[in-house]
Amino acid sequence: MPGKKKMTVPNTQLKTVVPSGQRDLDFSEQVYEIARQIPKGRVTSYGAIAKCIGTGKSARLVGWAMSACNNVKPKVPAHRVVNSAGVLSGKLAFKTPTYMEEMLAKEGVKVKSDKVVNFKKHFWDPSNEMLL
DNA sequence: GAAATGACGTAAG
DNA sequence: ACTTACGCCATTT
Repeated sequence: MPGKKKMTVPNTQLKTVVPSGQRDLDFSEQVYEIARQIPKGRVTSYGAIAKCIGTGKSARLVGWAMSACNNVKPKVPAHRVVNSAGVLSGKLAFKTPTYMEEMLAKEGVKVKSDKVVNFKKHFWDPSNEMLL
């Protein structure tokens, strides 16, 4: 069968990502799906999402997908995703370097030195608390 | 196609 | 808690 070309998602040249399943968003699609389930005032890690999907070791790819979630609709609460250490590793990717931190604080998550305070308390495990 | 890069994770010192 | 090192994997150069 012709044309089974695997179009990758983070096409920064495109203004509108996710038209209607035009490319196989198999990976990113699931990442965004889970990210949207993160309750307000809670956070999760890239690795947890990767594990929930099944890729497991591809935590980096989750971060890669998040870098492209900017153009995705519905909006993805990417500010609720941090690394396993509770550090806001992606804060520089937002509109302003303080956006992520302010947004979290707004939801009741305190941040100190780019790290989530009481990270374990706010941690939300998708594979554990989410029922599909 | 090899080497470098990155919103990561775990192990070890 | 912090730093260094290594493994993972798609993208970019």
